[in-house]
Amino acid sequence: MRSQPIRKPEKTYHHGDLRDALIKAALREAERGGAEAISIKALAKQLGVSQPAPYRHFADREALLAAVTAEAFRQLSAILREAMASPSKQSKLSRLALATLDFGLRRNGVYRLMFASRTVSCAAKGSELHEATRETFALVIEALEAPAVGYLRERQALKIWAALHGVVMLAEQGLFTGEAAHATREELVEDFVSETKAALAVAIKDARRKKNGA
Amino acid sequence: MRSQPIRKPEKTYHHGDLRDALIKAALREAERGGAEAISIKALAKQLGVSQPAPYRHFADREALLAAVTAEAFRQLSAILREAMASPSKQSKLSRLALATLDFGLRRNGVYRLMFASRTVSCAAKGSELHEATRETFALVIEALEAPAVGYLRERQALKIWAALHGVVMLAEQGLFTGEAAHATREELVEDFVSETKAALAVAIKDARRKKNGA
DNA sequence: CCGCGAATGTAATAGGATATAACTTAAGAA
DNA sequence: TTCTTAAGTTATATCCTATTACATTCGCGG
Repeated sequence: MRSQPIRKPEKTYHHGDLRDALIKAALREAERGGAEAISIKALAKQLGVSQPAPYRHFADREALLAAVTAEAFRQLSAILREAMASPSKQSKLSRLALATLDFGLRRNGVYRLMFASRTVSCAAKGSELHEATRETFALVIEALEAPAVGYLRERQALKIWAALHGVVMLAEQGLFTGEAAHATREELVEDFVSETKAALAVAIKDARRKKNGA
Repeated sequence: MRSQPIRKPEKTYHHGDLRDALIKAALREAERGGAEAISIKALAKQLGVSQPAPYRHFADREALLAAVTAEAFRQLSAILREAMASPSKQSKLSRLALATLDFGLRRNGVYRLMFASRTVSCAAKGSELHEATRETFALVIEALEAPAVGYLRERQALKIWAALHGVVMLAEQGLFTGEAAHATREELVEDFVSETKAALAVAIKDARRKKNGA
């Protein structure tokens, strides 16, 4: 993957790596404004190519959005992996949760692109985007650090993932800034983390008892 | 509020209640497709008025979206109120939670309009939309059926609200349909409800102890 | 080294959406 | 009745997506 110029060099016909440059530029646009801020025309102008050039690489706007969203998921995965890898007194799950919250608030436009659009739900099973989302979710399961007890891990992972997601979305809106905001976002996230851990511990004990008793 | 014709009667100049008709029609459009499906031009055509007519009632598209979103919140509030009022063996909180889930999945386009757009976060403090969201959230607090213990109720309400929200958003996407979907959406919601109740009970006991001890 | 096909980019254009400006109609109060 | 104003219309500017037909470059087989 040679690093190509983002903007097309003057007086050349070919850009070099327009596809990649489009995705990166679109991600920057999404940073503030979400999916709506991504305009093919504007991107083309920004990159110094003609307006229809992007259509050589993406069938339509939706296809571009899907590629951008997949890239965003890969970036989130990398961030979560790093957060989980770094040595810390906190549990892996806490670190993953806080990193997700941070990502969701700092890069909110991108986050909305990832979770609040229909692009993801429309992704076909084998698609790049679908794989990228599965990989991110796998990290959540890993963060639980639970022994293999069948579907329990996945269920707890779904729960913590949903809860995290809800906190990010609510935080983006005004619901934490009113008089009701005695709880900080981080406190809420920690609440969910500890509850998830507790529930998981109970579930594991339960599963073991069932196994031994039977 | 006299009931006016949705479509303008032929040969008349004035529609009668275009503003209201626009909101209702836009809500129908949002039903499938979310905010993106709302086109001022299409609505005008549908209602039998000229394309710029809506601009007499809404400054721009954003203003229309805000009004539509506020109406959607009022509808959700009405549904939740009804669910909480109906006699049932389940707790108020369970009924509210399941009604929210049902609303989020059945009317997903509208739900995304309400929670996944920036329209809400941009709503000014005294605005119609802001009031509508506050009213809905007040119902969540009410559903906890907890005695007044200061900010604890609001914190627990935020938690259950966020969790619910996360489940709806994830359910909309494919994350429940994979091999990981041993847990149904309803089961997850019930998990959150019972955990919230347990946490709230502990918190209340704690608050009482502190009061009496001091 | 040549030439040819595939990949990539451009120019021109159609079509749809938001939004504004200037003009028209109708309704209701003075 | 008049006249002010809310509500609607026509015409138009601007921006965006997308397609079609044409141009250029890359790279590979001969």
